[in-house]
Amino acid sequence: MLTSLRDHVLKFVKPSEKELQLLLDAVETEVISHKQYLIKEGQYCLHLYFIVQGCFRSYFIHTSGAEKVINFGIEDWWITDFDSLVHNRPSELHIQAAEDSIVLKISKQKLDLLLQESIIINQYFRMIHEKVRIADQRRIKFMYSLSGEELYHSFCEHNPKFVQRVPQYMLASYLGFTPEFLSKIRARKKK
Amino acid sequence: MLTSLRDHVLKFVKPSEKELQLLLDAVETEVISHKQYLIKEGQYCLHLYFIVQGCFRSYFIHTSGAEKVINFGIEDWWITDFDSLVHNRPSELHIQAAEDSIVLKISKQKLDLLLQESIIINQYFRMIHEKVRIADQRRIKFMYSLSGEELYHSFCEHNPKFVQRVPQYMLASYLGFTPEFLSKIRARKKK
DNA sequence: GCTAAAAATTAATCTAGTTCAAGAAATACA
DNA sequence: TGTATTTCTTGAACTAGATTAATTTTTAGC
Repeated sequence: MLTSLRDHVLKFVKPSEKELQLLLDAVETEVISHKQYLIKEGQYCLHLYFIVQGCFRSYFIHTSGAEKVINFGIEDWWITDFDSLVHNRPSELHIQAAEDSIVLKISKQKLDLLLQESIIINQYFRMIHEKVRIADQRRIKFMYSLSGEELYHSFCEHNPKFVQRVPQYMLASYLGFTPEFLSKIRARKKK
Repeated sequence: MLTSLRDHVLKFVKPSEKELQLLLDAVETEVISHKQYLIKEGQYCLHLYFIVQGCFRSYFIHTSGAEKVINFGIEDWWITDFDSLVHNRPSELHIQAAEDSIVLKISKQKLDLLLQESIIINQYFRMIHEKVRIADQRRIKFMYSLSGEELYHSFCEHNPKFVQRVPQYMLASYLGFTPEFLSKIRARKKK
């Protein structure tokens, strides 16, 4: 279980064995079955989660009642509601398993202690944030550049394996349109 | 000039005088007049910029020829193209002054050295990244929740001073629609 | 293997926002 | 103070994608 986190850290920084162990000791394994929640709207988010196995989506409920998916997470991603975690406020998101999953979780308290002590762990999380910001910027660029149809094809091309793992209606929501429209796109393609 | 960066750092972390000075010594002041560029598409971005005074927009050129604004930056924001900076690849963005401006710039080289040495500076930038990620998440939530008209009114409400500082067509692009449509929204409101 | 629930499809109608084109206002700067 | 450039507005025709509702297909659990 822990080796996947160990390996991930080592892709970014070179901690001493001792320093690495500090992080691994701070973390707890949790099994989350399909459709269970890491966080629900209104709860105070108190943990940061590392996905060892499985898939999650974060979404919120629109005033219309529709679920709007704002992100997916799979193996080797950290996931949480930072707004809730950092500012100690009730979450506006649901984070739900889209498959049977396994996560490593670290509490805000323990993480804050590590971040006060360890330069390496700061570097690691700083680099993770950089990476996500770069990915988010690309995503925004795509959303501004492409039509719905183009977005879908581009997404399938860049994430061929992932597309199989979640239902179409979640993907449609993530890409910013309705499942009906996604059906239409797929129908067009076949001809 | 430097006091605005000093003050900003102190809002997040408590460095020693010496540590703070390391950052302030690494930084150079630059005056950028209206419509000048910090970065142009195709260039390798080599600096991180802290805005002391003024306003910038980052945008790219769509295949249609249209300029798509993906972000604004004002006083006390760090701005750069992280994708280019971190991965040493040509930038896909332009970052242009929308007003006569003053920035503090730090080279990637110097920054990397500081980040190897100083836990406090790592913490500072890690916290900046967290803050931006939270803001970006809110932005995505808004974009998924609101109609164009609602987006505009919400933006004006939350950033009343800023709205005055940039031309309408930039704001329209940032919000994801055309200047013509923004005109229509404004016309509706008057009645 | 059967049944209920979840997910995907289809088609008709509707609308928010685009496009194009032309003119009016505002701003910069000589 | 006048002229050129930039920005903003208006209107008519158009389209990508939404909505609604009914039907089919797939999946999961017993």
